Amino acid sequence: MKQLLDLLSEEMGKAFEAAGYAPELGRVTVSNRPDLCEYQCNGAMAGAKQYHKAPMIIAAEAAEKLAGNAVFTEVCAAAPGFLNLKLSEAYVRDYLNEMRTAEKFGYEPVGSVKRIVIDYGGPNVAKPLHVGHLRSAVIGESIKRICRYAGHEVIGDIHMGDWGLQMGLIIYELSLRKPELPYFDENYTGEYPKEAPFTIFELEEIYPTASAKSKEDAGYKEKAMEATQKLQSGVRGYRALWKHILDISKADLKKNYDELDVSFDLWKGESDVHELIPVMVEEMKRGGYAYLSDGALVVDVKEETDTKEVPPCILLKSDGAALYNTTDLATIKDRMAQYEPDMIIYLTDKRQDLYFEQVFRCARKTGLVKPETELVHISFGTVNGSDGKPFKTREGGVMRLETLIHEIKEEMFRKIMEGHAETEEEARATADIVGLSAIKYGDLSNQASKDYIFDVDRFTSFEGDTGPYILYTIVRIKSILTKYLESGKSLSGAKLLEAKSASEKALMLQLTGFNAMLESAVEELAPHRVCAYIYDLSNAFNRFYHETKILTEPDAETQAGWIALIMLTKDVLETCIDLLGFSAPERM
RNA sequence: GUGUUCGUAGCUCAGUUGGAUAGAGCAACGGCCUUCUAAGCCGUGGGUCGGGGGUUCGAAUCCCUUCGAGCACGCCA
Repeated sequence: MKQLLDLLSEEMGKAFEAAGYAPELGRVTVSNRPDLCEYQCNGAMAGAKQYHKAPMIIAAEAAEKLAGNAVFTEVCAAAPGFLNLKLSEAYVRDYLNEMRTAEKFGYEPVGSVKRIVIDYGGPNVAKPLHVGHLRSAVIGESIKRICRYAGHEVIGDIHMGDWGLQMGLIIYELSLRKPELPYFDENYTGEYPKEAPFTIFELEEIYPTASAKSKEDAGYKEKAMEATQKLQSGVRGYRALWKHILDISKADLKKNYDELDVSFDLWKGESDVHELIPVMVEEMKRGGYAYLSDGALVVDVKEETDTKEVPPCILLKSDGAALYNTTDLATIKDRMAQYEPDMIIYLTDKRQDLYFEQVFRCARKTGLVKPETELVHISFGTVNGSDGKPFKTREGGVMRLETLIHEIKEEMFRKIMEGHAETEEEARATADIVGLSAIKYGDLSNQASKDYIFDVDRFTSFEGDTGPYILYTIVRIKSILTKYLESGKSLSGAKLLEAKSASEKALMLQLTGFNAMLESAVEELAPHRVCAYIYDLSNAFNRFYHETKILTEPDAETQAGWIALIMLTKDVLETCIDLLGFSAPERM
């Protein structure tokens, strides 16, 4: 289905053309003066210079050509040359009736289907998730869903940190605590136990302890590095132990991500490309890209047009060890070989902007990707506390993600119990759903690239532009539909009618904007577009709801028309929140 | 120091890619529930879009300059 604005622009373009001007001048946009009109066209002012004519005259000429037009009920020229437009009720009704039966509400993907790998989540094995992991997971999940809705083939990869010094630290610490374990016995040739010799709770304690020790004690760090080296070179017992760490940690991560309704198609990590590194490095040397600089093997990624100093990409440290970017490059190589993606999207903190710039340049220069392969880094700002500084617990430590989610859900549960008579069990289930919407909407409604303040009080107060407000709107609609059905009436066959009131028309016009909104959300990979749209849509619905008593309407046809309208509103809202990664309860 | 992101109401944020009188939500104040969920709706007050120049019919938006904040700048991830 064509977008409403495009259809209107076409009509307007014809009018400009008939008046002797370029049809491109007929571009119609949503009005920024709703008190004056619904849509506007500023083409007359743009064309004034070109045609050496006063904009008011051009506008008046174009308006004249639209007299008696079936699309517009009002076209008037306003100083200094605006064209103010109102749409015919019948035209809007027809557009929406087509939209409600069209696939994806008439949204038509632009361009060809792409295969996209999206790299998000990025947890580290054996380390608990903290608030910093929230954004990558929440934004990544939404972008994944948006791209899928747009018809692309999307593969979500969690990309775990499971191969570096952190693993060596854990293994070395374990060897001190439990030296009797067979994993540390070099002469052991039997089968290793199936059960891990530790729990997730122990792991989460071991890592920070080991990390702290390594910072104070150089000897300790050396031993840990040695353990890392042994693991990477394939020492049997170390590999077996590493596998235990990975399994235990993955199970725990899965539980956490499930709670956030975030899921991955691939659970790959740095370790998966470990063996590709030597080959890749060799190729880069052979291709003449990699050379030694201060003992390290580097690839230059400077470009003529740079206004800044772009340091080279370091492939191997002077001691020969690989780095984070080596792994990332190898991962690109692996993804190209396995999935041949047209696009790879990364979601990380914006502090890594320069880093990804280097990696992307290096990948292009060395031919790891095709020239047309798109490499996109979506960098997001930090999650701050009410003081505007990075989010911390009251004690000043790092806030665990689990704790944060739990706090929000508890607060939501308390409020639900306070407000309505529901069983505790029902309230719990509702609190989980509403709490999740509060967290996700709170994050996604901000532009990803900016820092934002995670204000627990504000998010749990669920007033205004929040997830719970959106859910509340959906629940209201569901309630009417349920009662309508209970009265023995049927939902099928209902069609929208012409708007009878201003609030009804406003709601209808808001609905027509779905496909245009989605197109920009896809193009910009911007979930906040979806949030802004459904907030406006919810406002439009709530105004309509307030002044229209649907269930007591005596005229059955009018009533059925409204039912069709609110069903469409509900379907659009539910589709949008699904794109954001949450859902609505039946009641709240 | 270089680069980069940003600076919009007391607070938190939008601003449809250069359009008319810069918008929401909190917070403050005032209305609206025997009638589909008041987690709602309606209204009032609140602004030198950090400052200063420029580009043009027209700038929060583009350019320059200046002030302020965050972040990054070769062997961490």
